[in-house]
Amino acid sequence: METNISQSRQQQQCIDKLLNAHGVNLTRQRRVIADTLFARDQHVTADKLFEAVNNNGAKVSKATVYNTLGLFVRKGLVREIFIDATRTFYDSNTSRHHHFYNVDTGDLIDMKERLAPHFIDQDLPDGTAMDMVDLVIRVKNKAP
Amino acid sequence: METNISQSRQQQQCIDKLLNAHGVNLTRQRRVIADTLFARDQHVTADKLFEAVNNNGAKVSKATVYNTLGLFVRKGLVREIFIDATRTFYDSNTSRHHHFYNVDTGDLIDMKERLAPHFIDQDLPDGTAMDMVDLVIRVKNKAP
DNA sequence: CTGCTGTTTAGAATAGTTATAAAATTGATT
DNA sequence: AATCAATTTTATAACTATTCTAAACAGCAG
Repeated sequence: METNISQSRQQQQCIDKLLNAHGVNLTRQRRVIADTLFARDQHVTADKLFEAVNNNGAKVSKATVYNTLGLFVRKGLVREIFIDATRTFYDSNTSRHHHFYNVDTGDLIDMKERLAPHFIDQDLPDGTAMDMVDLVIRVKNKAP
Repeated sequence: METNISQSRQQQQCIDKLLNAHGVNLTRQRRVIADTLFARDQHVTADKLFEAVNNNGAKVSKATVYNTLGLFVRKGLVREIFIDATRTFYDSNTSRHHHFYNVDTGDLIDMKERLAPHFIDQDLPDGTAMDMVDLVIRVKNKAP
């Protein structure tokens, strides 16, 4: 999981705008984390992100990685994916889409959104509103 | 009117058949756990099940509850649901259906199956086969 | 009864995450 | 620049759900 050592000035401004637009105060650590996270669409665990961030000599504590991921989730910058009980994935792509999860390999792959919203809306429990659709298709390797 | 402290002979035979049919050897502990679990369709955590089982004076260790739930999952008797990172739910209803999860209350509610299988099949990653569809609709309470 | 296999158990260990409290940083105000 | 309050970061401790371990147990075949 490599990331580019230094961000271009353009990219940095873009990240700053993104954080500001979501009401996140700027700090050195949040910038580095956002840089790494939004360099591309990815599914990453807190631990992997911690490694990736610090592989650039950035020096951000693990607690901050957790705090920041929590903050980003609350602000709608990333999305949590619960695949199993042992770790939480964070998806840097918050557009409407779903996932294939290969139970044999652990691969997590994006899937185009195809659910018609009204297919679900009419069935919502009384007094509730849709928060988020969470669809994971678990797949396994075909026997060769 | 009365809640069943002890299973009827009929119900017990039914449980035994179920376990046998799924290749699970019978033991006192597995019977008690299955009795509790399959008394009705429910979504339960390992801890709650441990409590429920022992509230009948049954005396089953927590390790056995975990072991047995793991076994039942492998044998297809119950289904794991991953709602958040802090606990795993076990669904005693393995028929095709999905869930509404109320993020405000923690309620987990069944939802009729409505996904057309071929809507997903055609998109499966190369070399993989469907294992299971895992759809959770997260809902929140409407503001009053 | 003896040995074999599978099961249960208490308790220790693990791992991911959250809480705590002190230190550092930031921004605003003078 | 100096000060102050508010926010953020950090190391570390604490917590919790789950898994592991190794010993005890149960049941059956010979």
